[in-house]
Amino acid sequence: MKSAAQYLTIGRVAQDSGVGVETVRFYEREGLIERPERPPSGYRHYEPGVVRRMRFIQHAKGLGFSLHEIAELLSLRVAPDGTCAAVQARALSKIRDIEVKMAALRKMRRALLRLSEACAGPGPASECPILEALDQESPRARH
Amino acid sequence: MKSAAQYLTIGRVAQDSGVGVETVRFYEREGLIERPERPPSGYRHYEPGVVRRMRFIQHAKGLGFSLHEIAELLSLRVAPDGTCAAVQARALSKIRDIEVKMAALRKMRRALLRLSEACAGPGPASECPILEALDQESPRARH
DNA sequence: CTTGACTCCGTACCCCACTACAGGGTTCAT
DNA sequence: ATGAACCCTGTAGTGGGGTACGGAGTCAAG
Repeated sequence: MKSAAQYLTIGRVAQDSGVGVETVRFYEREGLIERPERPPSGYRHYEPGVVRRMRFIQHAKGLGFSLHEIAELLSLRVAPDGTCAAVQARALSKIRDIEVKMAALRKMRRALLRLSEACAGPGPASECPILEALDQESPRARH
Repeated sequence: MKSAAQYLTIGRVAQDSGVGVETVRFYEREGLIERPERPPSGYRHYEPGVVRRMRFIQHAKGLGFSLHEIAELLSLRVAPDGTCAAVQARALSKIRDIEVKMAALRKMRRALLRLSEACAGPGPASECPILEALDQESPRARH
């Protein structure tokens, strides 16, 4: 079935998304992508949009979101009616998470910059400045 | 042994770092913290600095670094002798990693902001702006 | 010197996110 | 109509990062 077709096979989806076939099935089981049409042959017939979704998942994973969180992110879109405020609240909460992460990463980056400068300088003694980054009262923060 | 002492027991370290005792031992096995002094009793005697290190590890984990990457971060310090250029190179490489992470987070944040604005609007949540963000050629990024 | 909290080590188990079979069925170019 | 290349289901195994025993030794307050 190499010939032109409206649908994509699972192999094609996997290839275009840069993952393995098994991963596509896995994401289906986990509810991250919809279960596609299934003709009598049993083969999955995907529409092209799923590749986008797959790529989004890969990308979000790279940002440290768990599959569970990604599912949440993806479900934000499906606000049928009414729950708009709730959807917005979840989005804002994710935004807060992201901002906290970015702030911490900035600190770590600064620490590394200082370290590399110390290196360039006459730097005698060893103290490790990266511990100081991110140093604050116990990160009792949940999760 | 509630009385004042120079050293910390593993239980104390765990408590002060917000993790379980087993986790402290686990990090020791993994080389993330030094193996502490061991008097004949076999009990681990920690100096207070380890708590800081433990907290750093927790924090870095929250930023999406793997334990292996964290070990690398922790090993970066101005070397007493020589190897300065190597340390600096590694620091700069970590800085690059961090900047990539931050850029991705910025994108995600923008997408979420757009979503939340769309949500705030009068209409239905309409099309999904989240999928549009981060939509680009396959994130073949290593790691 | 007992008692309860703490520690030791080793092994086993857990969740997550895949990844790899095994043993079949389907498609399609030749 | 055959064979390579694909797909199916189901189960099992992997690696990362812990978490939970079990059975025994240690510490210090009463």
